[in-house]
Amino acid sequence: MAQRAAGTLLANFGRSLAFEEKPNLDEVSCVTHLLVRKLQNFIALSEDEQQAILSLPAGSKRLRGRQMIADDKSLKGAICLIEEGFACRHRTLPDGRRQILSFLVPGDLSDLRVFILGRTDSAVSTLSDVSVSVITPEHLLALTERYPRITRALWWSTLVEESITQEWLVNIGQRSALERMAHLLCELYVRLSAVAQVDVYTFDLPITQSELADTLGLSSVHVNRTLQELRRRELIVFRDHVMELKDVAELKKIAMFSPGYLHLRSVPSFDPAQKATPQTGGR
Amino acid sequence: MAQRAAGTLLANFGRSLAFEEKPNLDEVSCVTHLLVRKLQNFIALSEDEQQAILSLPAGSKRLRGRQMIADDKSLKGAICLIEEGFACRHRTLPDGRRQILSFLVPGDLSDLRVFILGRTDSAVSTLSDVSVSVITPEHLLALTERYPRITRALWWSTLVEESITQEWLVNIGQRSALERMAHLLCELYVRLSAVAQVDVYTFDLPITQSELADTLGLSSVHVNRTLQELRRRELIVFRDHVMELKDVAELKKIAMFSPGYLHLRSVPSFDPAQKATPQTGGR
DNA sequence: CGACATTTTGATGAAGATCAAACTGGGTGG
DNA sequence: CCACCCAGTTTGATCTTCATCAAAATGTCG
Repeated sequence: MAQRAAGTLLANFGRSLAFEEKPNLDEVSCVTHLLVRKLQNFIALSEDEQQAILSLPAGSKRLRGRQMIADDKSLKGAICLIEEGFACRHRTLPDGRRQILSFLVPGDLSDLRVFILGRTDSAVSTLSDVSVSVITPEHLLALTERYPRITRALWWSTLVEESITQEWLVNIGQRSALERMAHLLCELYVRLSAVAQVDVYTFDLPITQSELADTLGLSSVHVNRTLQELRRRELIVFRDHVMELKDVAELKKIAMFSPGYLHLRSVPSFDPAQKATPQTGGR
Repeated sequence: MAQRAAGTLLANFGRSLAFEEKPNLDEVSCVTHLLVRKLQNFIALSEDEQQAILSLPAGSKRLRGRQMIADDKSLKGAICLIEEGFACRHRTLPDGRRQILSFLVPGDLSDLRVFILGRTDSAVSTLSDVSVSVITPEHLLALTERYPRITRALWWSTLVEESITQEWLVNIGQRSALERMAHLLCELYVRLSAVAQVDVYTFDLPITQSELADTLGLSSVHVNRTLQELRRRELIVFRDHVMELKDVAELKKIAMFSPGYLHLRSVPSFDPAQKATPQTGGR
């Protein structure tokens, strides 16, 4: 099968490439190297393909917190690559109940769906202040038409998103409030580690308890009590929108968390003794 | 944008094509015309492209109910197109709790995900007796490499699946038991109508109440009581695995159902007065 | 300081889970 | 044909988790 072969290829030379180009691109205009890094989780991109992504014309833009991304006219139909901060996808019922469907963290794309589906079926909003790289659909279209392997890699990334959505369905459908919260924290720990946003089990979590409630299908009051229970058990410290996991192994156990569904090539440590993440860079 | 242009094209000639080829293919070996019909929801496929799909070598196969599809060695790595019957995708927690993530009904593909992701992150099982067309990954790969527009259409179909998963997340996260059940029934009504599996608001629903429970994140006892409540209100008749919707408009209202997330080109009637579905064919 | 959002606490109620047992009906084998 | 079994459905009783309502506490920002 095709993707098996690709996996073998990657083991040989993909990883080193990804590391080489990072330093000299970290400071340039756009952050599409985040996208390259992410897609390399799936398939080893050739120099050529990497260069094509890296040289996408992508203007940077800053957005304030609590703002619908689609509302911004300069972003009409554009695809945003999150550079910094948190955003989310969500749907709202006519009577106002709201469900957050996914979090978008640095490196995530905020809306291949419009690109392919032709219309949107869920809103995207910022949670914190966010900076994004803006990619026009035209450029993306050109890219996918020229490079089928990139198309496949982007397709892959949407399927990973679906896998995460499915795990959220398991989470809300089957787990108790405490388990749900623990599971979400484990997921964020792993995903943010993969993009170097975690420092010693600590990461920014710039969202309110009532947004957590809309994420987990709970009331905000119950979210509050669940967080207190986690604090009481000395599993987390959460203050000023900074989350520290004090016992990530226990959280994992409570949540019955297993990171396969995230489809990441490497997963950070869940060993509570070892007080450093294997990823490079801090927050 | 690309998909807008495609939409316009389709309005002109896509529909008629889809109807013409059905009769003469209904009885031949494979049912890939179901796949053509489905993909035409997104993009008008050329004669050439349609023919390429229709002539996929796809052996038919029958499976009994309650059986993991992946377990069948003859299906190792294969992609199954459901021809008849119900299947589902599901995940199970270590302690046995199970969540059904999606239903696969005639016309659905049972696992583009393995094809792209390279491994599976959820199991696929039959619910009823099922017959499938078996497509090998090699043939599918060849098809996508040759026809980029088909690749795009398949990508589209996986995004529609994700849209449905997201709506289920809203369903379980925000709606009450009665609303959840009503919503699921509305969804099945629309999806099954699109593949001519509904006759006057009546369709087969070959699953047990405890499977409904695993779908909706409820206990089976509560599913039973919820169904009784729907019967008491004279909204449904459900016996011997046949579901009849007696007042589809009221169900829609209770569920706050709006079918946009299904991304179907045409949606059956929700008018309770009109006692015939606009779709051709019966069950 | 006062307005406002967010977090926290307490009290009460309801939705739904759990447990247990009875009922139904189809299938099997004697 | 009947007895039995088994899976699924139904019913009742009880218990838990979580929602809801309301108000106080905390913190932030202009």
